[in-house]
Amino acid sequence: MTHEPLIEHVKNQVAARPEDLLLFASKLREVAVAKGKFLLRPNTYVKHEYFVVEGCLSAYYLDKKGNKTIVQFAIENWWLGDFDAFYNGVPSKLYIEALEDSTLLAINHDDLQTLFQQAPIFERYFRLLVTSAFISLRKRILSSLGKSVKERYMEFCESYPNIEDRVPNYQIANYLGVSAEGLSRARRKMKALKKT
Amino acid sequence: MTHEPLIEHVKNQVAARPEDLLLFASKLREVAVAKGKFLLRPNTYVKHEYFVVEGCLSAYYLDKKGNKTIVQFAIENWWLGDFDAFYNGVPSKLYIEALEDSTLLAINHDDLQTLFQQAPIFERYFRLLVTSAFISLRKRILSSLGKSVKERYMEFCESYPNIEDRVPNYQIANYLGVSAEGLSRARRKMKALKKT
DNA sequence: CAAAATGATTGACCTAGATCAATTAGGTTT
DNA sequence: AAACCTAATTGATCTAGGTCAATCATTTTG
Repeated sequence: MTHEPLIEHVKNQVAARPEDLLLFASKLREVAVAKGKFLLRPNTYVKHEYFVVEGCLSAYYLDKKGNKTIVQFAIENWWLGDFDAFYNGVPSKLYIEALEDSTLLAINHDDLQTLFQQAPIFERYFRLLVTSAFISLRKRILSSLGKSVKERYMEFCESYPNIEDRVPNYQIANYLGVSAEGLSRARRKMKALKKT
Repeated sequence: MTHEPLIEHVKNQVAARPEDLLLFASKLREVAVAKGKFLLRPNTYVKHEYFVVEGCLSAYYLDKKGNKTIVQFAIENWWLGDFDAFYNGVPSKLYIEALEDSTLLAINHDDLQTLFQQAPIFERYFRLLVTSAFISLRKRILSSLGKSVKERYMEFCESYPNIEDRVPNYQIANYLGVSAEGLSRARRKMKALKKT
């Protein structure tokens, strides 16, 4: 059953009773997105948050000038979605695109609210989830300010060893806020150092 | 009573019953920090999170080379603290320094866990809190990557109109990841434009 | 296998913003 | 008002990394 990895994930975070887990599972819906297809586009009202069972996706913004900025990659066992749109009921500004054929589990906004009433332990689960996402983002802010491309790339590889070789370099460059050429040069310098 | 603004803040976010609020209030402790003094220093175990009743503070990291990076300013009605250290029980790496004489309310880690048991509505309150903090951080990431100093400064002034004139420019520059000189030049260009 | 995409690397050049070093402008203190 | 501090501004360089254009490398497709 596709729900397994998510149920495991919940169990690792909080002490949920079997009936809570069953209730949760009953509200999940499976979604498949083929490589290159979109899970989410701007100017839609976002009714779901998603958990990645299998695959790899990226979330990004496009500004008026067409500049793309990737804000997140997601692979197995990551949640993704447009939190802002989902929780604040504003239209989405985000693109979410599958970089590989992907399988996700979706939970509907209203179902989630009901779940919070019926099984408050999930209030805790999502609080913990967002807290650790917040902590990671703070680390990312720290490295995006002031650090060199080389340092940022090294930190990225440490933090996301699994993503590094599933996503093309120019996408990682975008995520780091560097040009593809810039990242390429940084990597060359790193290799040169290692050989010494 | 100093608790008022925080109780108001809670009421604005969640439907807490009067007894929940009393319980919460009973766990708060008032803390005063004079201008220039520290609320938190690195290598301490963090037992509290703080709500600003009055004043202004900054939170920053110092790396090995002594480079300072301000990750947050906080004024009235903001929470601050070292989430990472508080929730994960690791030693703090953060400095929190008062930029003005400040009054805060502190909640102890264990008391908070008890509160979550006794009044799960606070699980929700803190979930909502962290979620909106996460959303703001994501916006900040977006502007720290790729945007020019001028744009970043304008966004900062829009987002934090109240902080802009309580904090010296060189601190804002640091927060934005620019040198004080760089910010000064950006501001000059902005003024030049306005006059046209 | 040839042809066509797609991604990565390199070179030549160019700008935004850093750094260093004065200078100026407001506030405080005496 | 003189003397002091702290913050902000300005000028003169310097450099990391951007941009543009071309060349390789490696997959994918017919």
